[in-house]
Amino acid sequence: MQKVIVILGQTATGKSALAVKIAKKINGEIISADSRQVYKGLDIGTGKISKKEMHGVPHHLIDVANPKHKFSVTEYQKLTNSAISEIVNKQKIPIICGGTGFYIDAITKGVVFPEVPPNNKLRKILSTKSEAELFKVLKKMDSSRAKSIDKNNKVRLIRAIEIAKALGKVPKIIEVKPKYKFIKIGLYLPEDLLKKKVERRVKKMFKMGLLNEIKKLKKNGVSDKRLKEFGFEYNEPTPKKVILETIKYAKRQMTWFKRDKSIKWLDADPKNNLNNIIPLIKYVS
RNA sequence: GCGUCGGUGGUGGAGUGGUCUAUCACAACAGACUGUAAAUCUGUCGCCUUCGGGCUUCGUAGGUUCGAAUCCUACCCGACGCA
Repeated sequence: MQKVIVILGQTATGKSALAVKIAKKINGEIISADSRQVYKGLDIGTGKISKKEMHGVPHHLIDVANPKHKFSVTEYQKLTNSAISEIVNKQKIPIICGGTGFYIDAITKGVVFPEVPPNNKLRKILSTKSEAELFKVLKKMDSSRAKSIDKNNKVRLIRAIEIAKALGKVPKIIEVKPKYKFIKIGLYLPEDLLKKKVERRVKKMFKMGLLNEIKKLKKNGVSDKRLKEFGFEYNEPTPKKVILETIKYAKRQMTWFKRDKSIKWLDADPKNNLNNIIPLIKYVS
């Protein structure tokens, strides 16, 4: 089976640089798995890799969306799946690299999401209702989904109603057998080191002109509401605030990754990880 | 030195006689995840526990009271005012 390498891990563990090194060694191309790097103009705050750092290795799923509009997992899924086949057709190896667990799972677990596009009008109406009211509505439309849903989670309640309205009910989760063999490698850094790296990275962001980047986004019509959605880096940031929030985020990332027992965790120290990974990739074949 | 106000759990900050281990928020820890995922949501959060409960907390020490974080006295600490 065709192999696809997946490099994942918490933020600031050096995934991008490692992915480039691997790509050069095994003739690969990189697909980003980052829910914010898909947007044009969010460069500094998302820690997007620069042209120079790519060292000529093609990168996919970066700058594919307009920050004014929402991007979704399904779009990510479609674009990534076609990127994978495109790379494979070139006799090259796809390397998925990123920290958005939900996006990675959408690819590697073959989850099929219901074909119901977001209905902003409906969402707006529903968002004025309380969780309890929404739950009642959902229960009437689809009692089985009502049983499994978190009845305090407004976002999910709204989405479930949106799907139920379009399809009659929320379909069961379907997981299609993946077409590829995914080799998942997690980069791990002990907490104290991670904190130091985050600090360094955030300070660098500010030096590189994070504040200017935000100004530019605003000038280009990206709303304040949207900026908030992009996270703390884009919402009136101060270095202290961004550092704290980033560490919190990194912990949440780990909560997600911990569930996946197929991840092979490696020391994130760049000195020794490449030598460990190449044989690992070969061995799994 | 005198006077005023204040000292509450990791932090901020409620509570001014019983229902107080003490609202709430934040942090911390654990977890969920059906097209927003750096999103959204849940649980725990003094100590011990055979999970029934037991024990100790609200600056410190006494006192009043059946009962005190809450009232009184002294002391310690902080802010401000007057000397």
